[in-house]
Amino acid sequence: MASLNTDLLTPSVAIDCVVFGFHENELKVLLLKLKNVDLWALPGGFVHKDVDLETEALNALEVRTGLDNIFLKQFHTFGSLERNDADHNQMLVDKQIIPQDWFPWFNQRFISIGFYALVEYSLVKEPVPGPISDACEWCSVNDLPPLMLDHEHILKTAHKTLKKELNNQPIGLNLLPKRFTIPELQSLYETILGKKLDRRNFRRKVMSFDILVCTNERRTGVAHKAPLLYEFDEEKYHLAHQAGLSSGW
Amino acid sequence: MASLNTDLLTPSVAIDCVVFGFHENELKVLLLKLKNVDLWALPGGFVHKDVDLETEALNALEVRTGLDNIFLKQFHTFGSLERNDADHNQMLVDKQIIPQDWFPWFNQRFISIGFYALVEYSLVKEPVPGPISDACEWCSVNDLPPLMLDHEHILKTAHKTLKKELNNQPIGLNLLPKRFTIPELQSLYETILGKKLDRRNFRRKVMSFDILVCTNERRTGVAHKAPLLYEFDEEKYHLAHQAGLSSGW
DNA sequence: TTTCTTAGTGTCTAATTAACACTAAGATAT
DNA sequence: ATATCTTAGTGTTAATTAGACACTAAGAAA
Repeated sequence: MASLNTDLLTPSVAIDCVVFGFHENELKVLLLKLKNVDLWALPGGFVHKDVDLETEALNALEVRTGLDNIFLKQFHTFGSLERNDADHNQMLVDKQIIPQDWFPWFNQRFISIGFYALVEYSLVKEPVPGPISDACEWCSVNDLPPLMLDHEHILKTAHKTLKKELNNQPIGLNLLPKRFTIPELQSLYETILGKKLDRRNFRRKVMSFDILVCTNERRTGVAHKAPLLYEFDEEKYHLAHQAGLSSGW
Repeated sequence: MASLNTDLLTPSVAIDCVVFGFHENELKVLLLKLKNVDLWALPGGFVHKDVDLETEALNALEVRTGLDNIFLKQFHTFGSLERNDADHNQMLVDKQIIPQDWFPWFNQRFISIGFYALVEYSLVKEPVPGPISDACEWCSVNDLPPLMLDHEHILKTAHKTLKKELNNQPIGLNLLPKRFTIPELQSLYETILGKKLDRRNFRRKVMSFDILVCTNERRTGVAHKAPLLYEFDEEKYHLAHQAGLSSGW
């Protein structure tokens, strides 16, 4: 069991990360299963006194995914009193998820800064569980296990934010492999939005953003007509990100 | 000097509020002038252990403005390490802005949750300064006095958020008096955006939102042709708020 | 009564979005 | 090898929305 040197931590402040990935036409999130119970949690943790919030979130995710340079964005801070639940914390002790002497720290009133992250699913070989969890898995956003405290609310809020962002800026650079086909990109958009889009209009619109470059190579070995592979023009992608899109889907 | 019972407060957590008002075609923010120095601060404060974040922000604003029911929205949490500035805190003691024994509390690492508020300027009769300030005034966003720490950054971020929100939902209900004219509403939009809009197109667009009702009365006593007074249809206004507008200005 | 200034209105054009059907190419089954 | 199945790829038209633009109406002040 890892030690918990609370002197080094910022009291009352936690972070929670909603890590999105895209696989087999499903939007996935990375969740940790708590030891000894069927209860899951978002990755996250506490904030060291000498570490920036974003850095702390990046560190937490690097431990779980092995990735650095993860795309990360703060989306909301959760500060309701109901987040603090002594019964829940007692359960953590009873089920030996945390040692008894962590209880006072856990039982503080916490506010949690929510980040969402976008990662390329295939790069996360084997997500690693933490000190209080015995599994770390990708779960479909549409089929979630029971989540502790308000983590489902945090997750849903992140998803809602992601949907909204889709209207303001291009998304996909961090969720798709380097090369991808237009139908794959469309599928990502449809998955995030939860609705179907017209193939022709979708293609026309994303091409009009002028952020894709065609490799002139095709995805082979898959069924049916081989689709062309595209890459993002990263410079233009980032410009479009900053400038915003004002595009409705 | 008010006392500071730190046992009742959540360590490390503060809130800052950017209170917007609209007056004489200028976007104003409510600022507090620190005692004995020419340095200004956003209203805000610490978070009691048994109070929700939003409630705490509302309470802080009620003290300054005398208003309850203020429109309030969280927009970002500021957690950079550079926010913690021992020299600044020492200055607060040296200039007798805070008593010596508050120093340890102030000198913690703080993260601050930023809220922006929209209030009707004329309802705030006489903004009241707090324990560490000797003045509370409306300042034009375009002509700011020196602000402490990162408060200018917080203020600018709030303003940027407000601009963006203008594209997603109607704004004005909380910033204008109950009755107002279309040119006044347009002036508000122009002020927030910092640019001129076409009168005819503006009118057409806001009318198309179907959130205004015409009172068939006119503003009298002012120079030139008397404009018609409108009110918001609050129900429709709130519906449009939730549904979003997807309207560019 | 003249002048000045702002309120209020409509039309045309350009740009964007939404709806829609066929051909091409590769994989598989017969 | 041929037929079949499935997905990739492409253009046009209609409807809607956004942008540009000029005149008349009404009140205040000179």
